[in-house]
Parts: sequence; C-alpha cells; structure tokens
Amino acid sequence: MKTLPVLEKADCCTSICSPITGEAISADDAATLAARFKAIGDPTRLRLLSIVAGHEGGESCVCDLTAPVGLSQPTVSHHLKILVEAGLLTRTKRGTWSFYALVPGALDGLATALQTPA
Amino acid sequence: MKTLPVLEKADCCTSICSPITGEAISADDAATLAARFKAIGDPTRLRLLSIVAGHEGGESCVCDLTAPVGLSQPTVSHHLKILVEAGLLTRTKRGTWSFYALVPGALDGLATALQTPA
DNA sequence: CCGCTATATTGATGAATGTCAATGCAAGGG
DNA sequence: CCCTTGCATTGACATTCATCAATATAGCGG
Repeated sequence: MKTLPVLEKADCCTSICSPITGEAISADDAATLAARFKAIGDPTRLRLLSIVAGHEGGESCVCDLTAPVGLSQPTVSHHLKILVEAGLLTRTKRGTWSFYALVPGALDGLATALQTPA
Repeated sequence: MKTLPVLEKADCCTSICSPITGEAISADDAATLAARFKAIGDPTRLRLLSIVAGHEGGESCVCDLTAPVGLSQPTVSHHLKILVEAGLLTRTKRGTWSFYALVPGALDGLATALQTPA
C-alpha cells in the first residue's frame, strides 16, 4: 500500500499546489491531486475529517468515531486508512488506542489547488 | 465506549468554521460537499477542468478536449456531464458545438470549505 | 496465563464507476 | 434532399468501492 507524500510548504511551489486553473496540469499531477480529492469525495470520510479536526486536542480514537458516523468499526477503520494513505490524517498508537489527527496544512494545500489565481 | 482520561471527550468542540475543520458537519452537508469533491476526484475530470480554464476565452468544445486527455469522445462527454451536474461547468450550445466553461466561483467555494479557519 | 478491550485485516457481496463501440440526433453544406 | 460533422445517449463490460461479519492482532489487568 502506497501512501501519498505529505503536503508540505515546500510542495506549494510545484504544480501540485498551484491552481489547476492556471496552466493545464500534467497527467501525473492530475492523478496525484485527484487521488487526494477522491479521498475526501466520500461523505463518511468528510465527516471523519470534520470530527477529528473539531475534537478536543485535534485527535480522535476509532471508538470516538464509529457512533457519530453510524458505521461499523471495521468500516470506519477502513476509511481512516484511506485518509492516512492520502496524506490527510496521521495515526498514532498509544496503548490499545489509535489516535488520528489532521496533517497540518494538508487540506490547505488542496484548497490552494482550487483557488483561481486572482 | 472510551475510558482514557487523557482524552475524555465530553463536549466535542466549538470551533465554528465554514470549513469542515470546524465543528462536525452534518450528514447532509457532508453528502453535498463530498459529491463535488468526488466530481474532481478523477484525473481525467481534473484535467478537463484545467484545460477548459486555461483555454482561450475560458471555454472549450468537446472536440478540443478529446485529444488532450486521450479518451474517446463519448467518455469525454460523460465526464463533462458529471462536471456540469456537479455545478462546476456550464454548457452552451452554439450550432453543432457544445462549449463548456467554468462556473465562476465554484472552485473557490470548494477551496473555502477546505481552508482552516485560523 | 487468561480474558477483555481496541483496532486492524480478511472475505464476501452488492453497488457504483470508467471506458468504449454502436447508435441516435441535430445543425449545416452540397 | 442527402451527407457530413459534432455531440449525446445507450448497452455492455471489467474494475473499483463501500459495507459488514468473522477473524486476527496487540496491549492491558487480574
């Protein structure tokens, strides 16, 4: 299972983070960007992101997420894995719990790709 | 469901936000937003958006799009239809041609949903 | 060592998706 | 009128996806 690279500030001068409304993007850049948008193109995963982001301390364990989205634990773990592989969430194990948190700047990088250049 | 004192939930946040990083969004909002992200969660559609946006006059006909993406005309029409239904493109028929153009502000609206409120 | 808890993985299944070939359809040009 | 051009729709097919039940793994308490 491959994981998309984390969006960092340094990437923001590459075509990955520059607006798609500028020069036509390459097929490779389109694939990378689309993979991330695809990850958030699911209602459940969007809600998971939202819940994690709004949770106290900015992180949540799986047991905090199953009830809000109303899905089984394996399904929630599945969606979380996709979000981690998309570079949008991090996973930290402490004891028997797995804590998920937003990757700082990841969503902002995607936002930048959508903004029209003035 | 959870007993770890360190992260005792209880309130579940308050940070309002336009974006999804605010308080947990509703299932309906998640579905609406996810539908749009899903539309751009495909490499071909992302390229189509980019090409249309960068094209002279901000619009393109189908015959201008098939070659750049390397797919059949029906497939391109299919993707364009999805983008129109997602509210990201407009379609204007002139003679035998169909011209597609970006919906002003549509992508920026999605970008806003991803930005952290700061 | 035993059981309990939290999470991940596997397997299966029905639904959705991307693609193309074939076809339909409307607008012009001879 | 046909005939060509540009595009949309249909049908079919293979792939991917979302979901759950069952099972596996790993840490912790007794």
